Amino acid sequence: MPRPAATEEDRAEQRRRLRVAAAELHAEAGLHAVTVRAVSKRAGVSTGLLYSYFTDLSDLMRSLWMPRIVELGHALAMAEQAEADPVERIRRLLLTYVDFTVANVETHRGLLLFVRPPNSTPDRNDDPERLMLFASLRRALDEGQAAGAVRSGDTGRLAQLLWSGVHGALALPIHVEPFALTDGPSIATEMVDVLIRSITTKESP
Amino acid sequence: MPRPAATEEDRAEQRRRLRVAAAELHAEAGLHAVTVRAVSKRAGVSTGLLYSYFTDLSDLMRSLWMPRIVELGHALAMAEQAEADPVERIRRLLLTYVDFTVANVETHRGLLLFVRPPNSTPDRNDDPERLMLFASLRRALDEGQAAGAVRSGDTGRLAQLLWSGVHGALALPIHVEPFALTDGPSIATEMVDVLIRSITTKESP
DNA sequence: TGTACATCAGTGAACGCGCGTTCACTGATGTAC
DNA sequence: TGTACATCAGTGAACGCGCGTTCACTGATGTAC
Repeated sequence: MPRPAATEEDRAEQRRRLRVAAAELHAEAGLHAVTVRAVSKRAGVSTGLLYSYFTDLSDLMRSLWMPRIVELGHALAMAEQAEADPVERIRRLLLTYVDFTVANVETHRGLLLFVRPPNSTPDRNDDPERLMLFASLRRALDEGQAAGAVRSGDTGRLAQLLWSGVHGALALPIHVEPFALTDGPSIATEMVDVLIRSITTKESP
Repeated sequence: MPRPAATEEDRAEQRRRLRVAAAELHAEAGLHAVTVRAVSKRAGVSTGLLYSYFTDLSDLMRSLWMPRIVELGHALAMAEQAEADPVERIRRLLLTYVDFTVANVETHRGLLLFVRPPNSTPDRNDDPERLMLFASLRRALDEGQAAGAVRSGDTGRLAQLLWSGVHGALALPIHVEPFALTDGPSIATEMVDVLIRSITTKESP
């Protein structure tokens, strides 16, 4: 006798509409523009409705970020598995990170906070091994050192050197936005070459 | 017959108290903790008083940042003037930037926005030459290329490569804060060496 | 020495704003009869 | 075929909060007399 509940498809479609609205606002005007009122207005629904599809606004934002993070995790894992040569693997890992940032520029700031495996609870003094890129780089560096292809030095430091250099190349133009610098990915690609050259041992041909 | 106005010293002392309160809050709990209520409470005055010493909260924060920026400007200018060798000058400029960041970690995020000469109005497509470090680096790179000590390539790109690498080394540990990475300045110092080696031509002894 | 009072540093309640979130309500829907 | 009604997606006014900012007021101060 009752009106039947909405189908799973209907609910999914509403969720999608809200997420699209939030993503557009974020891309167009930044994170601070993503408010409950703005999202619901753009999605063409009332403010209250958001709360029957997401537990709160953070939940909505997480639903946008998490799949990307998982994606990055997969891409890194794939690079790690596919490339046998440790130095080439380092290059692929770093370029994967660059590509990931290119595909998510607008969200990069938010995403950065999640460059760790899903479900991890961040604590002070958390182990850097839980940072996906860091951990993958370090494994490749260890292997590279064992094979004599990577110069000596603490691999944790080396991993951080690589990551932070590429990170800076990508982030700086965003941070000093109004200034017309060269685009981040272009500098980042050069940075990858420079840094890899600096951590490898010179092999004579 | 009237009560005389407060002396200039009295006014300066009150300004100082408010600025100290704001700086402490910023250092202890971040920029979002610096509210008019919090600042005035810590300074032991009422909220309204802040407005007879500063035009508004931004004015107070600017009064904290501006001197540091001017200081950095001087330090960079001094390095630029003191060191004749272009490559060594690049090293000194970058290490000056590292020292500056070390001395202003807690404010680094806020400061970054001001790494331009005072009184500049930021516009879209603003000339990167107005970014102090960038401009100094570029001049040194131009000179280094003319002397054959710096490898060929667009000096704007090279300047950005240098700056962004060092910036990333300093910023990454701050951005992924809860994770116990190596401290930024330590990696940054190594980054300076690595990057300078990458942009100089090999001179045989 | 005592008192009236003009001055002005300082006060803090109040305002308007935008935020996230809640919840009593609405009205379209599809079934049961 | 027509109607009563239980259901539930969706609404939007309202709440509480913290923010920056304002402004009518207070009361200590030092002078003038």
